[in-house]
Amino acid sequence: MDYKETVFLPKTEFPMKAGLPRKEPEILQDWDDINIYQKLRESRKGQEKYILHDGPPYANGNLHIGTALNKILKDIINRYQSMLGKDANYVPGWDCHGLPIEWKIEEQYRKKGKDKDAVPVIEFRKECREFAKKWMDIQSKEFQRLGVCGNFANPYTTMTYAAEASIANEMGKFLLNGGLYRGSKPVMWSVVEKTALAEAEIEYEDHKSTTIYAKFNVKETNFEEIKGANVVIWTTTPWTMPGNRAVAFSKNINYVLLKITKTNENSLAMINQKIIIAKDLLKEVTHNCKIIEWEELLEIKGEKFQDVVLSHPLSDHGYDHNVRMLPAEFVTVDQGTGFVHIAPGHGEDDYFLGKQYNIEVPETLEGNGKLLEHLPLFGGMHVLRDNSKIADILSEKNSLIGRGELIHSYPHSWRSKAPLVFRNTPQWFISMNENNLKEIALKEIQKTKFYPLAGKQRLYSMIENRPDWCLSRQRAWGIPIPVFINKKTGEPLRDKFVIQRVVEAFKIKGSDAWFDTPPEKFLEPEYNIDEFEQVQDIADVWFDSGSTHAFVLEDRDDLQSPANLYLEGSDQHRGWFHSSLLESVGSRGVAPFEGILTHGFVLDDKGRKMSKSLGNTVNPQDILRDYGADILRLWVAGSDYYEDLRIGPEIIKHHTDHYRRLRNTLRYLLGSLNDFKEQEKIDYTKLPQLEQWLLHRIFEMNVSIKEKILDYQFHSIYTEIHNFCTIELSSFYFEIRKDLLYCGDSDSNDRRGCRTALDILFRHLTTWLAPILCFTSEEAWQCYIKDKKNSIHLKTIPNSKDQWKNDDLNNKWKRIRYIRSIVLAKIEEARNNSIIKSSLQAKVELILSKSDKSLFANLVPEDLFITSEVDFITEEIDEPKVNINSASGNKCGRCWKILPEVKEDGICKRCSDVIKKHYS
RNA sequence: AGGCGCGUAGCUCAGUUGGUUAGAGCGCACGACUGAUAAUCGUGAGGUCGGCAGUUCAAAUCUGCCCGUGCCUACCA
Repeated sequence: MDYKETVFLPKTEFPMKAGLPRKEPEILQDWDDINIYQKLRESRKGQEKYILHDGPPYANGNLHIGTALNKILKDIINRYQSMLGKDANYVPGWDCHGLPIEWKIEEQYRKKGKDKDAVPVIEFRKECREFAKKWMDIQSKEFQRLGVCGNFANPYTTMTYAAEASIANEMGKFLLNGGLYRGSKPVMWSVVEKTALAEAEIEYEDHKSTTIYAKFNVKETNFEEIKGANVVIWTTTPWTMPGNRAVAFSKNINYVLLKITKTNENSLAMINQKIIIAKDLLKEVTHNCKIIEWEELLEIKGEKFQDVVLSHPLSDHGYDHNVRMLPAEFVTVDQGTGFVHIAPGHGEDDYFLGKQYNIEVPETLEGNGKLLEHLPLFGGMHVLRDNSKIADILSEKNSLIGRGELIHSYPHSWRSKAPLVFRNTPQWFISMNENNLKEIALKEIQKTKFYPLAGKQRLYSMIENRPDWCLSRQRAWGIPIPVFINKKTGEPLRDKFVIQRVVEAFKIKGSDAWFDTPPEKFLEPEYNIDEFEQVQDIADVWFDSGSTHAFVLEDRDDLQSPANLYLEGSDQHRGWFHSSLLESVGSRGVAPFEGILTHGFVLDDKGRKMSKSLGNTVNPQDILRDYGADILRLWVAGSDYYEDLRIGPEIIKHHTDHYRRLRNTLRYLLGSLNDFKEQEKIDYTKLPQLEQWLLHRIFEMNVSIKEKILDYQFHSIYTEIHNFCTIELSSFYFEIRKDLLYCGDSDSNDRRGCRTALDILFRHLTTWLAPILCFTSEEAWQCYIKDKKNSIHLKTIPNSKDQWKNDDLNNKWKRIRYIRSIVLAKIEEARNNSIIKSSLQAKVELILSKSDKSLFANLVPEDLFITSEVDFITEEIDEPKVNINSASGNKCGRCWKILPEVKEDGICKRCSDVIKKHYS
């Protein structure tokens, strides 16, 4: 007889080979068929809400590995919260306005030879909108392919009319509460295109500049020795001289006071004149200014210039303001004179230094590059073409001691290739001080939970040190700053009814309304349009996404504010976390989030940044095609995402290996539970000790996993589950129970108890894994319950019964497993010495203490060690000793144990009984 | 250049307030089984804890310097 037919081998349709790339889309279709997102909402109705508010990705390209990480992590969190029974409603969103999309459209124009400036702004914006829509749809499909569960049928975007209206309304709040004010700052400006440029639109090329050494006479000082002397500056932009308001020095530089005694005949410097320059630059300056001989009168430490006031070189010609000397760290002796001329309207360092000392920021330049008409001597001159002429005039008025030319790297527009200038332009700002914005924001940070904690310090110091928020962008694709300025007073109109009319118009026509509605419609009847100027700037897109808490969390009935969690990459400390905090605190006085989780960046397998030029990029699409989304999800869960995480072929292989272990564990469970019925279950108290131990472990695991969910410690959950499957299930519990499952009497208490425990185990394991392996766990679950409407993702993690918890039993089994490991090592040794071939041929002689022996009371040690015979000998020893011999008897043809009772080619009594009962 | 991080076996991760010989799983090598079979079981070899210097009876852990690396300092998101 072929006894194999009588063995209850595992049987399941759950295949060993996953075929995820093919299987996953089928499962997605099943979920779609039952409308699982809606079903989940219904099943969690009335439960505690958990809101992970989605930071909107930018709608301008395919899914990349960083976005995949971000979305999968969010999905794992939502699914785990849902597994805890909460109503974790995830509404995905997209950020749709902004420069990168404008660029793409411009790029298309360039290809077609079309001029952007010739296209009406409404038309241009329409194309941007369509572009964003297209990518939103693509990304939505890509996110869903990853297994992300959320309201993809009704997501949020920053460009719906309602959102645009709401964002404008938010700006209105800052306008009304005084937080929004008009200031100015210098930006990179192209005088050819008459527009501001972003850093990325700039390229650096060589440019020939006229350079000048200009002298500033000392006007006021307590430092007698330098009275009447001249502080000398050097600049490559003579046109900025009308805008000069200060001269910067360094406290760390040593300067010298010189008296010029001999010059070259064509030198601009004059004999007997006293000048001050940095000591280290003495040679260079005297050479460039053709000064041949001089007297060094005095060495001066930089700090001495602290309270000195200078005259402008053209103080006799209309520039009679005071020029203060200010200390600055950016002053060096690399070049120039050791003094830096400060024109707050024409340079970033200049601007911030001026701001720090409350120096006025003069406007001297028109958008077309001409100096303003009212400026003495230079009105109407062009900043790019007339520098030589400007230097001539300065020279005529005796303001220079030298001039020259310099070829240096200089910013140019990538469109027109024309050189750029820093130009002071009016801008709208949100004040960090008004309404105590900074102070309250910092307090709110203190109240926020950060994962990991380091994020708190990072955000805190950024908010603490940041300047006012510049809200204006001189751009087209975005939400206009809905403000009117009183032409007479220069003050913005702060009227809530006007704002309301704008917001209402935006609701109907979108923010295009700002451009194609006659402005009087917003102002009348209270105001006269002739007295007001309509602001044409659009808002920084960070204000858009910073307002999502308003138009998403607050405005949608299915969400709430504050969110439980904001989760993004660590770059968003400067980005979304930052802008959301400021927007919400500025308008509501509270943070829009209770917690912030940051993940790191994805690097290649050697820890290097991914780049096309290095050729080390990893495409999520490739992984989906070759391995499947569950592998990518396992990679996310198995990595410490608080830090930067690595990915590469070896790492993917590592996770597929782990995946196989998990999958085979599920498969073995399904195979062993074949045809398991409710009636087969037995009560806990009747379970064999080994099963009671297993339930204890399930209890422990359940507690641990639930704790870790609350701390977002998924890599720890992953390790714990994997180790559990490997160490405790596969190589211990399953290994021991094979004999019982395969050969035992299916009606016996032990076998029923074993399957009762396996059923419980399966129900726990699948829910533990479901948030991570969302496809595989569903596949396994469906193999078991065969009811597509009853998805694993509608379930919650089962509540382990307190009855299962039994620490004494667990400690006892720890010792048993330790003794088992000693026995197994000895069996291995015997095998290597050819005393036996297989484990079942072994007779184990176990010498151990009385107390150790008592552990085995009521147990079957042969089962535990997977041998055929075990003899105990008690001795007074601490560590058990083991001898291995061959078991005596014949091999049972069915269960393969070697027993004296078995006759040659026969079977054992147990097997014989089973066969009689079930096969005759 | 500054601000904030990170650096433990080939890989993914543990390592409590400093305290025996630094752990786990995977992978690898060797072996077993052929009734979880492109699976499963057993045994084993892998580490100057990025480097150097210090504090201490004692350092992966605390301090300083250095090296490597990532994010941020954009009218990019």
